[in-house]
Amino acid sequence: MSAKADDVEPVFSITDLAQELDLTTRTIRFYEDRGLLRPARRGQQRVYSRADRTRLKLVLRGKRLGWPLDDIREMIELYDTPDGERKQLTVMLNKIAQSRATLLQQREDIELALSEFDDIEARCKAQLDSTH
Amino acid sequence: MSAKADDVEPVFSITDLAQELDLTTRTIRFYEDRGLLRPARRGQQRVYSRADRTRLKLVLRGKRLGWPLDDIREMIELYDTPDGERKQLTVMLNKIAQSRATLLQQREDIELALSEFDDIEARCKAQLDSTH
DNA sequence: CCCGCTCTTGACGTTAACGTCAACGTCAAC
DNA sequence: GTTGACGTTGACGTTAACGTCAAGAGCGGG
Repeated sequence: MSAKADDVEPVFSITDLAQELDLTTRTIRFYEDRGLLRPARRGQQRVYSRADRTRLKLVLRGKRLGWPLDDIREMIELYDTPDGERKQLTVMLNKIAQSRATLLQQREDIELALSEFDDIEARCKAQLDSTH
Repeated sequence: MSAKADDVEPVFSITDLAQELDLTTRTIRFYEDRGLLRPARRGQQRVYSRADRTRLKLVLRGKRLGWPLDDIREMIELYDTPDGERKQLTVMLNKIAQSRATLLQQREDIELALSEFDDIEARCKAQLDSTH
């Protein structure tokens, strides 16, 4: 009779996530310690929802971009602030602008590096050809 | 009579660069220690050429992208390997491919984050409007 | 000559982001 | 009941990327 008979939300253990995302459990607990995750508990064991898993993926993306954990936390918090905290909205818009500026700078850096690599590679290949 | 009477290459002191690029001299020396720079010496003092300055800027770009110093060094070395080290050329092409892959991943991460921020911001502004 | 300034090296401290290790809880299986 | 497998907390170790501090070299001015 349960209205949600079949669509039970999948849950993950800490080792599930560690294996899937190629992390150690120690690292995942550390992220929790730093406020990046707040999994539920069954007894004293951690239980991760699909949303928790998404958050963790966001953390990894932040890491790939070289962001410090504190910044990543701020960035992630943008995704799930309870709609309606009227006064917080402009604060949030500011943070978004901040993050966006950083991202734009990074993208610019990347574009530059990529085009430079194209040049270098071209010269490299020319050298290879010329020396036959 | 000097053929290069007027086009003397400008040189910089370590504090010049520190001020211009907003670093401490300690940091610049540290980068040298890690093999990222090799300035000339006048006596025992460091003298930076325009090329050294460019290298240092490349280091900063690497830092903005969150790369570790060792990776940055490898990346920079791509810019000034003595043309012709025949056997090294393919090694170099490999490293370029490596770096490029990382950059492309980072760019993808950035594009995703940016578009997500657009969404969040839109919802934010909608909220602001609705609450009048 | 001495002063003050800039620069140098070297030793040690610090912070972030984990890894490692020890000691213990829990629960299903035998 | 005990034996693993899995999970927990807490203490301590480690590495990268610097900062801080001490002691001294070199040099132009008065």
